[in-house]
Amino acid sequence: MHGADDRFERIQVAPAYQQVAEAIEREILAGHLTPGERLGTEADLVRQFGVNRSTVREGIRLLEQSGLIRRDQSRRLFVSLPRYNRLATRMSRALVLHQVTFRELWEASMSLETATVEAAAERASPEDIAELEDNIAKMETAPDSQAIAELDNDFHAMIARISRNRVLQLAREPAGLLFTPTLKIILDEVAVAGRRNLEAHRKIVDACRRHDIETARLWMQRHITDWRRGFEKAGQQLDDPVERTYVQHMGLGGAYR
Amino acid sequence: MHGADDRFERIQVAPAYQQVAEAIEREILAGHLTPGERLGTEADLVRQFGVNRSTVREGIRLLEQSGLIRRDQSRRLFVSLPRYNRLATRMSRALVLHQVTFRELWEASMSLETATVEAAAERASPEDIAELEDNIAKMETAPDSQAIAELDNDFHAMIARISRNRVLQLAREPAGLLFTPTLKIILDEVAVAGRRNLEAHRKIVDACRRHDIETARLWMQRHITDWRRGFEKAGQQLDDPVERTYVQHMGLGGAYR
DNA sequence: ATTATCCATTTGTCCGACAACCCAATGTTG
DNA sequence: CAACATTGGGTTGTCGGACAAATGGATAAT
Repeated sequence: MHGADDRFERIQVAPAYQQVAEAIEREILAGHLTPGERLGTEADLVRQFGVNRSTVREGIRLLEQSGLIRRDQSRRLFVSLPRYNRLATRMSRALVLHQVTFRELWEASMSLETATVEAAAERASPEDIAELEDNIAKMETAPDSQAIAELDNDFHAMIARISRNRVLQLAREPAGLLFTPTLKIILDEVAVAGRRNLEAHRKIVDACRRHDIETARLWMQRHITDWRRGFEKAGQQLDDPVERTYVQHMGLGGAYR
Repeated sequence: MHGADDRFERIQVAPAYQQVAEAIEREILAGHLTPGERLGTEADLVRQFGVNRSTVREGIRLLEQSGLIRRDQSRRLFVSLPRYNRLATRMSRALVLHQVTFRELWEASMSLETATVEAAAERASPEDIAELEDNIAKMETAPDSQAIAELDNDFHAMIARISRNRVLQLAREPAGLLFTPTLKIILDEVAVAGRRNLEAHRKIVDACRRHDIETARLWMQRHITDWRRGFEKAGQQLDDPVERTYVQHMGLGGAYR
């Protein structure tokens, strides 16, 4: 039946559990609930919203996943700031599911990492430099390629933190996460990769210590270019999409805990 | 009671609803469930996992929020690719909650937008150019500053799409979203802002048509610098954190629907 | 063949219940 | 009196069952 041509669109009512989540999210974004603050108990929310506890719980799960609320060891709920690495993990997964290519990854990282290292070179403190040098020292004595790849990831994350720019920090993280597994492969396949990697890190730290922005950028460019060369030397195809396996091992652990 | 010194750490069991979510997510990441595919009914999942329906539903809410599964108009569940703008919205919110400053935003955008426009200038097709020109035409006749600000956001999103680099596209989006409200303010406060904005867009499209990467980058730099000048002329402080109000109006609508 | 009607499924919501767990207040012991 | 052990109330995680509303598909009527 189509009746007379319809005059009205259907009125949509969001399910109650969504409304619960939206209401709480609004309070958080409005600043009426601040990070660290306790959210009431489930019973409280049941009373306030006038819905069943199951409904409240479903709403809470939405917020829990978005990182706006978390549970402490006592499992009680409190408001929380969404964590960067959680968001970055989600983005990495999305990128993989969308089958982005290594070329896209490389191109983006070239801009993001150079921009980041420029800011870091400008702002690095002696403490920052010490931390970076510690990372390099660890890498020099790292037992295997897996450890080196992880330390490399740490290094770039440190640079991002030192940039004192959280927008850049968040923007570079997803691509950074996807590099780690490839670096391990490269280290296993290309003999010089480890040495060149370390050299670039050293030069970058040197430049940061001297606040030499130009040199820092230059060496970061070389560093990212090296990755590409190594990637191709290891027999990988730049226009292949990032394989799904790269996120599987990233572990679901962090995602819901 | 502390007894003898404990030999074992406590065994952690994740709640059943988390395990449900993780199990389904694993299947998706492993490729056994592909986007578009129907997930079983709740009753199916109850049977397979051997848990209560409430538990299954809580697990589903986690995945729903992460964008890995969605409900079609019939409310049945199917596997889905996480959407960029959903992720970008979340990131924008996180940035605001972390109280990033406009300076961070500006600095990051300067790198991200220039990198994006370089790639776009290299790869823009005639159809892409036509779309950009259409956007400019609309902006020339836009009724108010709100409309212009939104068209500006569209323009930059188009450039990102034209870059054919989804990593860059995703990386620039969160910062881009936070610019829109400020641009409206600038347009209202600074007389020349609208004209300069349009001029920059025109020059950028011109450069893209000619695949003139250098010029495209140059005008994007000017464009972003103009934003900063306008922002300061409008009496705003670059080192203030982005206000919470900037995300509230972004609407929760998209977040859970 | 197209339209209208009916029925089985499925989701959203509710109710009630209970074990495991956490925290704090209480009592106990050196 | 202080440190410890115990107890009890409150909270979360999970379960079972129930029902209205909405949906999709099958069936009947035009």
